[in-house]
Amino acid sequence: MPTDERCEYIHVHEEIVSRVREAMPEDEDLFDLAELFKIFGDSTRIKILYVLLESEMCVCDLAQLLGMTQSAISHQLQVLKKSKLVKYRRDGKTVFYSLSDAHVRTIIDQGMEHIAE
Amino acid sequence: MPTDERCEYIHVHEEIVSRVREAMPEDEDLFDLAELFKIFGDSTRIKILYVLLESEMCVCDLAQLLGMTQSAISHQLQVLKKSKLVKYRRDGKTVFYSLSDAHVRTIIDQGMEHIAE
DNA sequence: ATAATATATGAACAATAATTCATATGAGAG
DNA sequence: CTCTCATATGAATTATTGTTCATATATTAT
Repeated sequence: MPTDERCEYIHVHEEIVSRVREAMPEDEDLFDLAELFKIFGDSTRIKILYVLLESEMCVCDLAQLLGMTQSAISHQLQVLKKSKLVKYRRDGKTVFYSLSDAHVRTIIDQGMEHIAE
Repeated sequence: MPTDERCEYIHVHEEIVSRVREAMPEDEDLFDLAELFKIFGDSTRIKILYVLLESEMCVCDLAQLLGMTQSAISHQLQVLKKSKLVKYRRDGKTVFYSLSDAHVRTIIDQGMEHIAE
């Protein structure tokens, strides 16, 4: 994807460029970070997380509450599970999901503050 | 997309369900929130934001720094501009972009904390 | 065992979105 | 005005992703 095109002048000081380069995390970390935010970037998952902020809940109730199919919810729960944002416990045939990370609330709150402006 | 399937029993207490419903923001706000996080959910945009955390920068230097085409960067800057995350100033032929929102750093930091675990 | 219920999952399809390419706009120099 | 450089943008292409559908797994009850 990269090209070797470049503008005639470097518009910023070299020192700034090198400072920026130093402050940049590893490419892999930036990729992981984007992957994490991607999780929050879907209405269905945001709704699930919002519900779980209040209470653990089983798949079926989540589906009813959000007006979506069990399958759709389950798929999204697997996504959330993979990214370690939710955990689950089994009780008989029922599986209860809950938040596994304290950052979820902070991240969502910050986002809400932004859109409230 | 919704279906009317339902599990036989409501597994959570009615009071919890109603509490969750009350705590849920408007659908429109949840949509906007997801849209905001979607912005952060792309490596290219995350990189741009990371750079701009350190210093304002012109489009061309951004493209060089990230090893991408001017066009790709410009397109993404428009996305960031639309969501009010960056602002710009013109200096002759050059356009400098910078962060327009204090929440960017907090949101990114929280995300980093999560993946650091 | 079989039946019923709750959840998970693979594959296909539909919808989105990121990048490229070609070109347009805007600004300064001559 | 013309030329050049920096940036923006529309359209096409590719890649990614959410949902659906059909079906599999897991648990409990009979």
